[in-house]
Amino acid sequence: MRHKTDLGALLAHQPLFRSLDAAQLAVMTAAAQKISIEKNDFVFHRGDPCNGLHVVAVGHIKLAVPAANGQQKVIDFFGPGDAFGEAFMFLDKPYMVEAQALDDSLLIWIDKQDIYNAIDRDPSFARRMLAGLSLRLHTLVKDIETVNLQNATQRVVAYLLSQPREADETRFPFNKGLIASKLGLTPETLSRLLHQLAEAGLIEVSGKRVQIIDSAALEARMYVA
Amino acid sequence: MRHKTDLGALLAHQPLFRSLDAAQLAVMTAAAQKISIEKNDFVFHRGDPCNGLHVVAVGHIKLAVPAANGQQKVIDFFGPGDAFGEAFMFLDKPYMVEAQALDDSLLIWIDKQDIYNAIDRDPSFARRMLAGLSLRLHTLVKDIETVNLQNATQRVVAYLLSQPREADETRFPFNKGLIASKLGLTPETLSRLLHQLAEAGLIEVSGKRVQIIDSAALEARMYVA
DNA sequence: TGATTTACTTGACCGGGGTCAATCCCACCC
DNA sequence: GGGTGGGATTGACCCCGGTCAAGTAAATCA
Repeated sequence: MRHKTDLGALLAHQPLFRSLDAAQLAVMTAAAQKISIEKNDFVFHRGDPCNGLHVVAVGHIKLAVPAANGQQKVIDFFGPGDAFGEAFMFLDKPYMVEAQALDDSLLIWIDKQDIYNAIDRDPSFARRMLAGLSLRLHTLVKDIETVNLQNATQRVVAYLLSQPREADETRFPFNKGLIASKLGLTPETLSRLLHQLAEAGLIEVSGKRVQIIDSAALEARMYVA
Repeated sequence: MRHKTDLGALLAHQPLFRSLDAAQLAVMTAAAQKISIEKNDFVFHRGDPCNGLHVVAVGHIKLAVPAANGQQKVIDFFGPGDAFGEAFMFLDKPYMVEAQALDDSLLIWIDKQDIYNAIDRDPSFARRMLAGLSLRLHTLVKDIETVNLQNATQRVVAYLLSQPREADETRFPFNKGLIASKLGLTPETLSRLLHQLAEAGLIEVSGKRVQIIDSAALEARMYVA
């Protein structure tokens, strides 16, 4: 389904496209497509060819590497304003990850050629893409560091402290199984560690809600072997 | 030390700069610096500010995340023609990794501003940078997949089979400890697994030299739990 | 609302790979 | 040639976190 009318407005609100002038935005709008996708549906699968990139307008998308027995390793989550799949586009390689909607979502899809045109016309658009890829790279390096150099407790604590919180309260944005996979853990282990932190009086968990009781002691747990 | 004369020739041979025209190349050459660095010396440390990028002309560089007790996690190795550190440059963040020479090496350093100028003038240069970052990202995702979804044996076998070989012979390009770290293993475990593969008659190891005896059986090991 | 699936938790068990320490091997050097 | 020091190997041991299975809570749907 395509609604050219509000597509332009949608695009203009995405960080990636904020630098484009009116003419460029019009071109991009003409080329872009709205994709609405239902919760749990796939945007693409591993092995699919990649002819463009996606931007999340509404909802949340999970990027993951599928494994043998229905397993998976979550690479990252994407929300409104985030672009994903660019790296595969620039490499002209098929996707090696799969993208699945975690909520009913609205995506914007843009053809590779249109991206290249925007790069050619607007260097600041190129810079924005470079910054976006660099940020993604930075995140992955941090993830690799985390998985290799920190034990399970440290990873869980680091995750809790990295989440946005108000009045010392945080929420798991998605199912705990997904968070566990992102942290390189099994759901069982995550559950046990949360329980253990709760018993130590550092947090209180109920459902997706987490109360941070003693953030100083929590941080201390990140630095003990 | 700076030798403007051959710097231009050096630059012109790097994949990154092949698209530049003579004028741009001249500008870049004027701005670039040769850095010679001895084996085991550091190009930069974690936390250093990043004002440009490095290209390897001669030698080999190791990127790694330093850890507490002198430990480290090797992120990747870079050889002639490879650029490294770009991501931190585009993010305006200090390095979160350290770079160390594995051989006596010759690097080319280019200031951030000059890179931005080249991007502004030459969209195909921008594309090249984007492709470079995308490739790096792709590599990291594969590494994350490997560490999370494959056991130690599978990782070692995958590494052996991924290395260039002639007449079924491969070599470890660096100390085994570094390879082990890259694979997310301890040197002890790598040693044991190599021994084990050798006992099974799949390979023969002597020093850095590895003879692949039965590549079919090796590949089979990648797919068993 | 109750029924059925899906998510989460808890327990018992186990094994892959890490740790620590001793030894070996070889490259390098006088 | 023998010494020396760092990398590599090997052995003994153990623990973290995974696996399997059962039970419980929570979400979804008719």
